[in-house]
Amino acid sequence: MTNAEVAALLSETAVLLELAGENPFRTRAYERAAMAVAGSSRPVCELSEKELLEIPGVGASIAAHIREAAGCGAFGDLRRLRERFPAGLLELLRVPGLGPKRARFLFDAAGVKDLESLKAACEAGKLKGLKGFGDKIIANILEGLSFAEVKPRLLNWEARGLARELVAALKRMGGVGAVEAAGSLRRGRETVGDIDILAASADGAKVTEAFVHLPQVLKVLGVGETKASVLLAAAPTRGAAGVQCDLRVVPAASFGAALQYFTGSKDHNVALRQWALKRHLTVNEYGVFKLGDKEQKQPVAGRTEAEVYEALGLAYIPPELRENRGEIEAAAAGKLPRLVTLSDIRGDLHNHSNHTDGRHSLEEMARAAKERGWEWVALGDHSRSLTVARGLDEKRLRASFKELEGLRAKVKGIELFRSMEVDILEDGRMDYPDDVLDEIDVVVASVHSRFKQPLEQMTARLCRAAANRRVDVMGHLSGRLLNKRPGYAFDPERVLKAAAGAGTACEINGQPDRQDLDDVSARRVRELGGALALTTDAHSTSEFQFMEMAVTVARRAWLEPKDLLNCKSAKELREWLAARAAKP
DNA sequence: GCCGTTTTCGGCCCGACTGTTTTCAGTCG
Repeated sequence: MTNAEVAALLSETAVLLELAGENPFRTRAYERAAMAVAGSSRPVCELSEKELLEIPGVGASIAAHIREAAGCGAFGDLRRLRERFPAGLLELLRVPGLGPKRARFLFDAAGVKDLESLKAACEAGKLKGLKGFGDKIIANILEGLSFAEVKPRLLNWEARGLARELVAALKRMGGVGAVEAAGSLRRGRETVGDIDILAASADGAKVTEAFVHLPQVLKVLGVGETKASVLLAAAPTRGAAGVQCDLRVVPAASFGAALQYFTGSKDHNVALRQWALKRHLTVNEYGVFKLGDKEQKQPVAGRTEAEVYEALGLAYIPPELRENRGEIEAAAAGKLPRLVTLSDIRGDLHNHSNHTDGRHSLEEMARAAKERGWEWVALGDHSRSLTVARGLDEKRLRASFKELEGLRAKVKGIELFRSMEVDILEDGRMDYPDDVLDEIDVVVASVHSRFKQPLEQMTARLCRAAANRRVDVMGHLSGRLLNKRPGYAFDPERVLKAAAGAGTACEINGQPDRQDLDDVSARRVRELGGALALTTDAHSTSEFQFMEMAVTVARRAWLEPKDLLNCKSAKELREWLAARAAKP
């Protein structure tokens, strides 16, 4: 089992304990342990009991649970909890405004056992008159239902992890050549419905047969000579259990054409085939053929994707751009962007240390950033209003400045900046006075309160922050959490314009469930001539890897190194910050 | 359930907001 899967079991336990009305601190202990496991850089299933106990937040019982789960995929305490409640009850918690207490109450008092019965109970007016359920709460639940009913899709990051394992397993098999994940995962879509994998082999039957016997497979839906469909056992996202995975096996000679075909998107492929027809060519999953070649035994191209695009007179189009948003025309005109890659990244601007809600010290974060090969890093924390995260008041903030000053002498070979994620208060003012903001190298401004403000108010609030010259980066602008809650109501166009006008950068937050800005808004920032910043929002050293997720979103947004603060040298970044500070 | 110790128990980030109440419970971050 992967750490993500073990973490999922622990958080499921936490949720069930809440439903059971258990001691909230016990619940929290499981949540904390889940976070610790998810953030651990070592595979917990392979650790001894002694090593497990070294993980902060893991004690004797949870260590035993992990050992048990490593063997059989679950542990006794969890199984017993699962038996106490219908599986659908967990879905209820995805309704914004419905927590464990109300869910449990509805289960006991109204027989609500899943989303469907909740909806029925709402519509039949059964909730009316129940203690604590007034008109407004019922209206909120009905509104939240439509959000919760959408079947959660696998986050790109989770799908990536699952696909990586399967691709590696396939590559280890004999007689298998190239193997690649295709589909929306390869295009970098923020969530994916299923996982498509393509393998090159002369013996399809042997490969599909071996594939359906991999340990990751929960259920076989079908298996033939060229294709196998299975449900996977892993379910990192609650509710997304049994994600489907399709394997297709093709001869090496048509691997490129098949990869192109199965990567999509559908719209891109339709446009590509139309483009081909105008040039008396036809494209399918077996190759590119001349229109007159009815037999289709002599492909013009097909072994590699690059060959396929070349045969059509196009520059190679990276998968992230294949959404029929102008990429074919750009490829024809030689005007595709030089998309940013992970190796262009020189540093991160938004993350958290154990001064607030991060797991590691400023020094550990600095060293981890250095190990990543970054030239600089802006180390951050939360501002004072975010009391849940023990946000820094001015005194603690100044102490952290001092600590960072010491680290500059201690950690050589990487330039350190101090960043802070500063709350945008409800009227658009910042959570620190101006003179304090002036002392912070990089100010990332974010909304963490009053999500339900009306659109006008929220837009004005965000515009005011974006126009503030002391704000350097607008953090996770939409506030959405994928599979958990929609963003708040605001007019993105006005806010993005305000930011671009003031030279304030907009963040692409790489947390797998944020990816905020999304690709469409990020591309809009570029069109408006604004700057962008990729960030990890890391809450532990290992989460610096979320830069990879941010890069994927950036690529989908057509971004080039010159659009990104992350691709500046330390000197250039310092100059950029100084120019902002010097503004009147 | 974890952790630290003032070391085998007692504390565990908690304030804001909402909608329900009439003094508070639940949810959220």
